[in-house]
Amino acid sequence: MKETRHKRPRPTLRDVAHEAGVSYQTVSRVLNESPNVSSDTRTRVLRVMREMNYRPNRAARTLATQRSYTLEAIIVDSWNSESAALSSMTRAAHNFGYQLSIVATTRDALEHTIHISVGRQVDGLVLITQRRDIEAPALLEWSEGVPFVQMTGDTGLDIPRVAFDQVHGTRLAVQHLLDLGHRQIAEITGDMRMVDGYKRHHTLRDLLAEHHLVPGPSVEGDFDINTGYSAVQQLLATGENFTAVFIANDWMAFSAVHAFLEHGLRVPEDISIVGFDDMRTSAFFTPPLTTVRQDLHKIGRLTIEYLVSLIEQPDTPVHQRLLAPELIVRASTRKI
Amino acid sequence: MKETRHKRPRPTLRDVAHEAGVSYQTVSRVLNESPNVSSDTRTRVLRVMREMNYRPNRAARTLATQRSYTLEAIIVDSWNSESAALSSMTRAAHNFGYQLSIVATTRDALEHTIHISVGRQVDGLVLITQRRDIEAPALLEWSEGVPFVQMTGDTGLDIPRVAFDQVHGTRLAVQHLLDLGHRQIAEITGDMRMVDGYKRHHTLRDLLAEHHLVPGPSVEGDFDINTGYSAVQQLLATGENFTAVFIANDWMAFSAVHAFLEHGLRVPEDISIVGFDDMRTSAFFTPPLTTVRQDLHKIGRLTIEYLVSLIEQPDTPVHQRLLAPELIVRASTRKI
DNA sequence: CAGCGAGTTGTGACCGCTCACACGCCCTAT
DNA sequence: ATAGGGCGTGTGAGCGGTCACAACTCGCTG
Repeated sequence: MKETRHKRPRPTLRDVAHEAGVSYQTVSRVLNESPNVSSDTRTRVLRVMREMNYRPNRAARTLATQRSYTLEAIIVDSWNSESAALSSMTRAAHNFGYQLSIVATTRDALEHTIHISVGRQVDGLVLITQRRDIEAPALLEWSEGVPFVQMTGDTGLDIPRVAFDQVHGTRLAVQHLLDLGHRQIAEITGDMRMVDGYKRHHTLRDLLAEHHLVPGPSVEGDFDINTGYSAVQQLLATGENFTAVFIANDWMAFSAVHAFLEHGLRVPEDISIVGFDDMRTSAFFTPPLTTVRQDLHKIGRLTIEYLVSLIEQPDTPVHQRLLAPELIVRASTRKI
Repeated sequence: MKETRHKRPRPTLRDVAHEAGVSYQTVSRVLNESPNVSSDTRTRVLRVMREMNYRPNRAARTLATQRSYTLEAIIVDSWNSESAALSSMTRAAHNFGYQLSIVATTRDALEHTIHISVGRQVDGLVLITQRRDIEAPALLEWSEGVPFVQMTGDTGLDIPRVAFDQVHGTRLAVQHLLDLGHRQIAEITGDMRMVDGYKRHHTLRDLLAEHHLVPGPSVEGDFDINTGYSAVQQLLATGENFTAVFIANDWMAFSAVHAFLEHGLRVPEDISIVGFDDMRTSAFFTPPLTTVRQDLHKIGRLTIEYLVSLIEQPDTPVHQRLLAPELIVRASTRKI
């Protein structure tokens, strides 16, 4: 457990005080920009700090103040699309005077990871996961009073959350197909253990039922880029007819198009396809993909804003905010 | 600067000691798995810990030991492709008993970010950036003796680094074009302020010179997915002939293919294209892209292994490790 | 000229943990 | 009988900051 340390000791606040000929408290005051320091001593202390290359020890400060000014984003199981939100989150946290640090973990290690974050005295947590098997009560227990916001996902209970409205997004996509005249709509689902996969699937079914349409063939996928390919094989193997496919994300749509081509079916001439997520490559795919866009920068910013207000104004009400996705019509769908 | 805290106080090691009827040191021993505790007291203490929901305060431990068992990966300016490496890095860090935390920053804020990490007593730093304007001496100064490894990039000096061999990768790609009989090779470069953009460009030039070939038209790009499109317009506008294009990354290749199609040029029938990076979508593009693959999982693992050995065996020699990329031949290139 | 308040500085205690060391105990070797 | 050596446990000090409070120097007022 023990290793030899090798770094030469860094100057402490007391070293600076000694060098500048003031008390350590005065240095601390300068550090915290207290107004009650004469500008003479302030400049002197600042100069000494610079000369000695002084860096405040955050661990000591955290220990004394019980505040770390750190927010932690915990990503469970996947680096998927969400990573685009991280840069906005970092920026937003900065604006409020916090550092955002990101850790990745797995479902199994989640409790442990949260414990460590809590033990590290982070001021707030962002939980990024779509898994349906993560329950609100467990999160509340594990976080032990540290404010947190769940980004994406849906555990169905009253914890702070900011997410995209999957029902709305799916309805946009499917309604688009209906508007184009499609009545036989097949489906490649996402991972049903994920909230997004689950909701997109059930919303599709609901909407078809509302229109008294029989669902076309459906294959359960897992959001992975390779899956679309095999899923299409399975769809075709059913022998059922369909003129359009609702595919739960763009990644699977990419490989699905490929599979169709190999079977001599062209998109959108023979089959219309609508995807989900609007990856950056979707616009340049052949054909450019009709899909549903979710504004990741916005969700990142809002999540941090909400978290910070939970931290700094503890009476902030718990709510769940849903952001509306947007339909992007390109060339993978056509009227029949 | 001050806010009201609201959380009820967490139990400390002394609370546990009191409750279990032992001294705080004994609890500390249990915590650190010291062998010199009778199994009686150990189990009793462990039980009390669980009952009281005790979590060790990492800030206090860090302060006392000057060790945080945290590694910090700093990502400068981009979440590009590297994010695939982060999951392997997290796993590798775990295996060595460290937590990996990731922070994003910009070139301008880099010094500040490193200072904060150092002040947080992280045990090691990973710097992820390709920018050429980040100099080794500055990094050495900013990190103040905290071990660090640069992943990717190349500042040309003796700091610990693990990176992909851009020269080798580029030669594979260009040699492939030459082998197919191409002699008029155009180019869309990456961002020349980045090491990868710079090296890929110059390696292409060098190799063509070795074969006494005149470089085809060249347009400077920036690695962004939108750029390939306009770059192709510019290439065609030169009026020069070319049968193949070396494109500095797959993202630009995607949109480049599009632009060619709009001009009635088919890939690979009229134009061969070789990209770089092997994005996950590249295999399912139309046409599937010939490209150069870099093993991100491997680089992540090696980086952490190297960093940990720098931390735990300070006599570990400084070296620069280059990983060989691999040519992936698909359908965007053909013999002429 | 005593008294007061504002501005500036210093002192002690404490945050929660670990380290070095001392202590008591029982068992064994001389 | 005594010294020595584990083992298990407790005590004091310290890591590098912050907080609460005391104290000193002014200038101003009544």
